[in-house]
Amino acid sequence: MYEKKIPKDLGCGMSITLEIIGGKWKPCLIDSISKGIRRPSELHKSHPDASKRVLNLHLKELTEHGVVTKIIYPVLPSKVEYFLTDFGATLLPLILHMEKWGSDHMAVFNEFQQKKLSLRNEEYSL
Amino acid sequence: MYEKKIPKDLGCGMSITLEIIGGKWKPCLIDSISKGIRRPSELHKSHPDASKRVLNLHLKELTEHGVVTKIIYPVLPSKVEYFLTDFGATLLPLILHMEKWGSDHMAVFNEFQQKKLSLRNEEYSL
DNA sequence: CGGTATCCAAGCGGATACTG
DNA sequence: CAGTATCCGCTTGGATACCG
Repeated sequence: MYEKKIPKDLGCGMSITLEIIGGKWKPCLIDSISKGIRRPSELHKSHPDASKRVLNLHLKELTEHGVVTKIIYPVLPSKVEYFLTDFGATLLPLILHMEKWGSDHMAVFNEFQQKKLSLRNEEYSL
Repeated sequence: MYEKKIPKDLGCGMSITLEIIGGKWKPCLIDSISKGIRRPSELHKSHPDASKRVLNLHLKELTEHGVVTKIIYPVLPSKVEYFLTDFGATLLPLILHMEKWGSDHMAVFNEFQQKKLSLRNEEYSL
């Protein structure tokens, strides 16, 4: 298991926020769980590009941070469900805000990137 | 110089957002520049824990992403100023939202972390 | 089905010294 | 003052195989 060797500076609010939703798949996981996708296998299907291992790592962190609750049913085959806590629910508006900003500005952003690309090509042709 | 070898999946809005403000110091830089701290040396003073190199890397990316504009005055000693673009300004509400969430929930979060810590200590003493 | 171990590649950032 | 080169370490996440 990994062990962090550099202490995080938890001074400002931003660092806390990023500590909690900073993982690559954490916002997606929170969003999915809030929409009723609770079981690990379902979550895995929803995000095929994320390996089981990473999803588990992120879910573990989310659990440790109090964002979600993990319920283990003692049955065979195994059954596990994740639920958003009240604390985790307070993240939803923020996540939606971030997603909305990205969607709203995706066009402008991609256009700008293309401009830069063509500019670079011009530079290369000098 | 670094060269990314894995293409980013820019499918959802979230990935765009994180692409732009995902750097360790980017939100701080955007915030500082919006508050009138424009020169590299000033920005460096404002964030002493970030090295010149990393600040430059992030500023370069922010420039390439169209978030800030870089103005180079052809004088000696060198003078450079960064300005927030209109596009970059649209990020401010989001950044404030993230900072506010972090500040608002810092207490709850730290309390929760301490509980986990003490629980772990109990486990260790078994 | 759910979780973990192991190995490994890439990302990301810090430290320092150096150039204009 | 502004920027870059080099080196190096920690972190993050992907691939696979395996256990309960």
